[in-house]
Amino acid sequence: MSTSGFTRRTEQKKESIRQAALELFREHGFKKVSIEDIARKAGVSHVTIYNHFGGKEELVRDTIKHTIQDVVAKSQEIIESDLPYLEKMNRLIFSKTSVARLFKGQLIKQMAEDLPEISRYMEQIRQTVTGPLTDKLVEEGKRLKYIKADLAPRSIELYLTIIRNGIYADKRLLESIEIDTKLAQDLNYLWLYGLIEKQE
Amino acid sequence: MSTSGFTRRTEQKKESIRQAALELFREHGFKKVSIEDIARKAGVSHVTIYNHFGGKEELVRDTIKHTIQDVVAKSQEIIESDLPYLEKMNRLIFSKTSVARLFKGQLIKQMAEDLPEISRYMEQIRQTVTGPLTDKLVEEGKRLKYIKADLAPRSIELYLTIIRNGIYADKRLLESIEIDTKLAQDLNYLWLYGLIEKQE
Amino acid sequence: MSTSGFTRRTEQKKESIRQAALELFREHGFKKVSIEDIARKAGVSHVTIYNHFGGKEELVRDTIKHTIQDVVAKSQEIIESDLPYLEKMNRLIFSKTSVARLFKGQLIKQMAEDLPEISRYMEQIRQTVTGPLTDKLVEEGKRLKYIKADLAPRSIELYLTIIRNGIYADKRLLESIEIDTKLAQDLNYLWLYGLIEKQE
Amino acid sequence: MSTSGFTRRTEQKKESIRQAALELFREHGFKKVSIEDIARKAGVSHVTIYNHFGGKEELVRDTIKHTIQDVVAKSQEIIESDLPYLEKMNRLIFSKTSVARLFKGQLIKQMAEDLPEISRYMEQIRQTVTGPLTDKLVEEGKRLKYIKADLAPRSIELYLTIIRNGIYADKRLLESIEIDTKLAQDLNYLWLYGLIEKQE
DNA sequence: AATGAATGAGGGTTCATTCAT
DNA sequence: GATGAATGAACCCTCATTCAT
Repeated sequence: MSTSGFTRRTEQKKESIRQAALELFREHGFKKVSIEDIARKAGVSHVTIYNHFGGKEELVRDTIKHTIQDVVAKSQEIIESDLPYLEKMNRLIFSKTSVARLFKGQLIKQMAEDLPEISRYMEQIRQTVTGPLTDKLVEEGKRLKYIKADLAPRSIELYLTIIRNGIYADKRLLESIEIDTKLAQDLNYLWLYGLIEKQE
Repeated sequence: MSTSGFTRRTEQKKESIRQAALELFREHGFKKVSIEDIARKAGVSHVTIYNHFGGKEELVRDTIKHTIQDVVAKSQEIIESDLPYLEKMNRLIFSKTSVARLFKGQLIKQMAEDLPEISRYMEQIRQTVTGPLTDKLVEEGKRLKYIKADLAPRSIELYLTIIRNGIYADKRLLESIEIDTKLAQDLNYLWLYGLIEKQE
Repeated sequence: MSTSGFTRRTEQKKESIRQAALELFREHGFKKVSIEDIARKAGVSHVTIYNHFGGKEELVRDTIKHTIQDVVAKSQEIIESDLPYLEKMNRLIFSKTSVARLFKGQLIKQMAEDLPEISRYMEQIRQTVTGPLTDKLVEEGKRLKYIKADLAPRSIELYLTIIRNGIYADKRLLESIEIDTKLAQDLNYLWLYGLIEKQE
Repeated sequence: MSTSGFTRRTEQKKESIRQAALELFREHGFKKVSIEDIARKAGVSHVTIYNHFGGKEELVRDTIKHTIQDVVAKSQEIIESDLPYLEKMNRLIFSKTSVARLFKGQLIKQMAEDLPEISRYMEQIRQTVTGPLTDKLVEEGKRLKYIKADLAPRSIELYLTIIRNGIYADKRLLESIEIDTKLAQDLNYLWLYGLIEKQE
């Protein structure tokens, strides 16, 4: 069997390294986190990291990919759920179970800026998974008359991304929202219904 | 005279160092830009940078402060102008002359994460300048019935910041907007009028 | 076993670094000796020194502490030996096996001037080891009527220190003494019996 | 006239630079004092120091030579005075007006270790001035039966130097002596009459 | 498989010194 | 004669990575 006690322990170690790396990357960005830091936090020798991941760049790639997969999975779960439409919207952005938490304070986009492989990977995910997913969400919205018919799905996707990134960019924003109910209501109103009142 | 040929050339050199630093910081973030890089780009010895700015941290501080001042000045100019209200909104976020360009692809907030002095400085600017400025903008909007009366100014300020940061976070977003008119229209609609149609 | 081939070679290398450092420090003082110099002399990369000692200051501290311990151990050995009293005195200062050689030409006191930890360490050693040791020596001397009863032990301790430092301060003094027998006799006389003849 | 107002001011400036340099060298040793430090303390541009002294090494040489001349002059004054013999001895080493203060805590010998010119200069001074001076002092002492006839003048000279250096080596020693009368008496006794009582 | 030892490359900083005004 | 600007050399230190056990 491939899941012998041996392999399992190995996989546990790999996972604990990933965890440690992820936490440190979130907190400090990855230029400032050294392999030694990660090793210390994970309780292994830094050489072990090399043995398992090959090098820092590979570790970063691995960590980011795992995180992207988590985010995508959560989004998919929400979108394909039976929740009311507006609740879906809510959970996608501002709710406590939002995906926003996964990389709070550190934008993947910026972290992966000089890892072309990650850019390609993200683009590929966009085309095969999140793009269609958004399309589906938009279609549902239009069908239910929640969304204006002439807005392009791609525009909406970008709008979601902008909002999401804008939130990620500030470490304490989510905390403020949790504490301040009025703020949460306002922001939820604003991104859904806009800043400007339509004049009739 | 205080603007002797001496002083002038000095100030020019300082400015060219700042320029070089700014461009490189924008492009790569500042952890990855070395003093040597900046010196090479500015055409001076790296020691000259130390003589003028004192050290990397001080250079970063100086660069950020200058940039913040530029952004604030441009915002103020727009808000206090005689432009129609909706045009002001437009220019604050998406227009070509928008302040968004100043740090495209790099968020000051993240860049300055471990420079507490900058955090303090930004907070101070917020309290003394941009806060009141936003209040004024919001009041004007409410008076003209553009903005719902029960939205808190602080919420709107945050909403603007989220949108702005969300745009900054993606290097190529602004370029896409310039090329793709439909996208620009859609995004402008979305942030002003929201994603969801009000049902009557 | 804790003394595996691994540990042993490591300890050897550490020791060889210490040796190299010590020699260079003695010769040039430590402000002028660079880590690179030491690394070259010890035949290792300078990074190895950082790995083992942490930094220049720590290396200096380590070197000084080791040296102090050697000096103290040798002094203790002499004082607690069965040698005739005057021979002890002799060995403490001028003999070939004297401790004076350990830092010839460089005074620890001055070397450690800006290492407060070392100052504290020396004071602590003085209180717990060399102070009591001197007291013992002085008591023995007074009992044997070699030393005037009303001289304070602390004064004698300082006198010894002054003489010792005065000798350390000159690189070639000890060599002169070895070559010139008359000089050695005279100096030994002078520090023990003084410059001035008592008039009766 | 060579002492025009011009030259005088120049000479004043030179002197104030020398003063600043001397104080800083005494306090920190000269490896750690930068030309910029001296310039700041003297209130001039550091380039002025280059104009006047040529470079750091020359400044150091100049400073040391001046100091040596002061020390020698004071010694000479004491030795050739009409003071009682024992008082001369006292002033040469421990008195408040002692020359010891001039470089307290920093030994010229060590400071000048790699300035061969200074070594040569000191040796020359020794041969032409301080050597004969000591000879004279010793002769007087022998004539007055204060000093044992068979001690070589050279030995005594070295003994004086050792004591002197031993005192210089400790920054706070002189202060201790000033405060603690008993200590001062003891040390004065010790260097003059020795540690060991002659047994009859 | 896991680890301590060792290293090359590169970054930030200081300093004595020269240049141009 | 005096000064601010500019620089080359040298130093301390860190880090990703490889080697030997």
